[in-house]
Amino acid sequence: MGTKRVTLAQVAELAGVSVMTASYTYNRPERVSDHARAKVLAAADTLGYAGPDPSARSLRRGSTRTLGVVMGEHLSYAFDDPEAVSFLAGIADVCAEQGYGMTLLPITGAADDVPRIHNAAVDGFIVWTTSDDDPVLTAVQATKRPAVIHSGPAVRGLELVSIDNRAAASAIGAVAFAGARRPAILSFPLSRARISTLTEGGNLGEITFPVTRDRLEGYRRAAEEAGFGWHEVVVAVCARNEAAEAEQVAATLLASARPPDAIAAMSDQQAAGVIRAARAAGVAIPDDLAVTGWDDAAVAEQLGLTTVAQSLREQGAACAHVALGQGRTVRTAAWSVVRRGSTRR
Amino acid sequence: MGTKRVTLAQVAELAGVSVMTASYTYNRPERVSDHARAKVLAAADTLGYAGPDPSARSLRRGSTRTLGVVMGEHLSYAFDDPEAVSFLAGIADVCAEQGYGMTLLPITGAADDVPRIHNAAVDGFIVWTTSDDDPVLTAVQATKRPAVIHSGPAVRGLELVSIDNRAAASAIGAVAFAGARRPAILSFPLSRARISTLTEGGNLGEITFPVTRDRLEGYRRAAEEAGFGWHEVVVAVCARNEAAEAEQVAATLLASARPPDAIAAMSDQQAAGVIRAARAAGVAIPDDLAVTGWDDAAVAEQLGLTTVAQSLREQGAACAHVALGQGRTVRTAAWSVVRRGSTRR
DNA sequence: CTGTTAGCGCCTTCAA
DNA sequence: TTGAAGGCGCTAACAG
Repeated sequence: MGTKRVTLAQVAELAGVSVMTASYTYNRPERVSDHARAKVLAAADTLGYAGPDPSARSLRRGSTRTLGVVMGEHLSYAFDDPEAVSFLAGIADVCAEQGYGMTLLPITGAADDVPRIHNAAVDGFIVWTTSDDDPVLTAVQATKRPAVIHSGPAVRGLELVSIDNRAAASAIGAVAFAGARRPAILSFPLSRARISTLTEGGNLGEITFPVTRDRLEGYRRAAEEAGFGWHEVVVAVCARNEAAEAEQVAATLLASARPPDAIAAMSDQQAAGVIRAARAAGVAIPDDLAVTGWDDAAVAEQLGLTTVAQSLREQGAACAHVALGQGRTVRTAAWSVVRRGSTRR
Repeated sequence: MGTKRVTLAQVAELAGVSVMTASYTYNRPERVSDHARAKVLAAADTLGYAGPDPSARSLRRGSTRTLGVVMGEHLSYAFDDPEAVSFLAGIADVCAEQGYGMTLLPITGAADDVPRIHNAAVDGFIVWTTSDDDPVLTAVQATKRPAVIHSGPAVRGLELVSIDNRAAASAIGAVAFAGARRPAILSFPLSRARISTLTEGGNLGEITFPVTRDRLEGYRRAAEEAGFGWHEVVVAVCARNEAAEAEQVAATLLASARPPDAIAAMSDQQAAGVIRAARAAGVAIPDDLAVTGWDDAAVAEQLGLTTVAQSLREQGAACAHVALGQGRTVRTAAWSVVRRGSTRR
C-alpha cells in the first residue's frame, strides 16, 4: 500500500512547528510549551504517528536499551532446561525494572552464529556457559560491547558471574562418597562434540567445558580425600543434561558386574533419572546407593535429593546488572550443600 | 577511553578503497574482487572493526530482523508458566531457523508499558493472550507493524492464532461433568484486576479476558447439556494460574457443606493443585471427584489427568510465521480431549 | 568490479 | 521556549 512511514518531519510540518519542537515533545516534553505540545500531539494523532523510530533513535543516541542473551547451541534448548529458564527469568527481572528489552539471539551451532552476534542491535551481551572454543565468545569479544559470561569460560575482557564449581563439587562429593565403596560420577559432556562415554576413572581426554572440568576436579578431590584413587572412580559422560539419558546410563551401571553404590550427578535432572533407574532395579536409596544432584531445583525437594543449592535466578539478575555496567554486583555467587535423604548420614 | 567507535569509512580509507567496496565486502562479498576484499578485511582487522553497526543498518534497510514478544504483565511471570515457556520455545524455533532475533519486551502493567512498545526496534509483534482492555494492544496496533495475538482478544488489523476455546471447554466439560451431581469450575481470572471470587453459578460480572470468557461459556454449555442450571454450578475464580492457589481453593470447596464431585480446571497446573487437595482430604479420584485440566502438560500424564491437549509450542511457531508474513500457517490450532483416569467412564 | 551521490529518521549542538 | 544546521553509520540506486 502507499502508506509510507510517517516521520517526525511530517508531524512537525502539519503542526506548524519545527522538527525540533516535535522531537522535544517526545523526549523532553517539559521544554515545550503546552500549546506547541498539544499541536504536535494532535498532528501525530491525525497522521497516525506512533513516536520516533527506534532504529533511527538508536543510531543517533548510540544505544539500543536492549541486552542480548546467548543461550548456546539451539536457542530453544534453553527453554527445555528449567534452570536455564530460571536464569532467563532473573535477567528478565532486571530488564523489566530498568526498561531494557532482552533479545534472545538465535544460535544454531552452525557457522552463521558469528554474524548473528555481530548483527545484534544490543548494548551488551550475556552468554550462558559454553566451551573454551566456542566461536561465539570471540564474536562477542570482537563487538567490544560489555559482556558477561555465566559460569565460564573466563575470557579476557569479558566479565564472569559464577559459583566456585570446584569447591562445591568437592563439598557435595564428600557427602556423596561418604561410606561408599564404589563411587561414580554422572557428568555433563566434556566438549562440544557431546560424546557419551563410560570411563573407569583416569584420563578423560580433553575437557573444553570449564564447568564440567571444574566439577570433575572437585569430585576427584572428594574421592581422593575419601581414600579412592581416581582410576577407581567410574565417570559416565552424558551427551545431554536430561533425566532420560541419565536414567538409561544409571540402569546400565547398576546392572554391571561392579555396580556403583554412590553416584554424584551434575544436575538434579540427571539425579532424578538415577533415582528412577534405582527404583526400577530395586536398589535402595541411600543404603545401597547414595545419590546427589546439583541446583536444588523443585524436583530435588520432591525426591528428597541431597544437592548443591544455588540460585540461577539471582545469577541471571547479577549478569544483567554487570552487563548494564552496574558492576556493584557480586560476581562470585553463593552456593551451599543441602542434605536430604538420598545420601548416607 | 578515547577508543571511538570504528566506522566503515575508516576501514575503507585504511584499505584504500571506497566505502561502498567496504560495504559490499560485508553484504555481497561475491561482488568484490578477492584482492579488494582481502584489503578490507585486513584493514578491519587492524582497526578492530567488528562489522557494520546494526542500528545504522536497520535504519537504512528499514528492517531489524527481530520479532518482539509481549508476554503480559510481568515479563518474568512468563518463565514461571511452563506452557508460556513452550510457547516461547516455538517462537525461538522459527526465529533461529530464519535468523531472526526475538526481543522480549519488558512489561510491568504500569503506564510506561506503552512507550516501551513504541520504542522496540522490531519488525513485528507477538502478543500472549491478554484482556480486551489491555493498553498494550492499542500500542501495538499504533505501531502499524505486523502483529499476532495468541488466543485473543481479536483486534482489528491484528492477526490471531488460537484454538476454539469454547468448543474445547464444551468437550472437556462434558467429560468432567458426566455422572456428577455437583459440578464446579476452577477459573482463570476474569479481568486484569485478578480478583479471586467464589460464585454459585449465575452472573460473574464483566469478563475481559476472552480466553476465560470462551472457556466459561463452553463449560456452561456442557453443564447445561448435562442437565444442570448455570446457577447450580460453582465457579471459583483464581487470581493466578498456579497450583498453590488452586490447591487452597479446592481444599475450601471440598470442606464446604456441599462439596463438588467434579471440578473442571483451566490448566493442568490448577488441576494438579486440585488433586493434591483431594488427596489431603481423602477424596477419591475419580469416584468422589472427577478432575480435568487443560494443556496436556508433562504433569498431566504423570497424574493421569484427563485434559485438553494442545501444542503451545506449535502455536508459538505459527505466531512467528504469521508475524513474519509467512501467513500460510494455520491460524486455528488443533486440540483434542485426552481421557485418563481422573474422570468417570 | 568499483565508486559517487543521496539520504534512512532522528537528536545533539548551537544560536536566537 | 524554539529553530537551523549537521551528521550518527550505513547502503540503495545508480553510474562508470
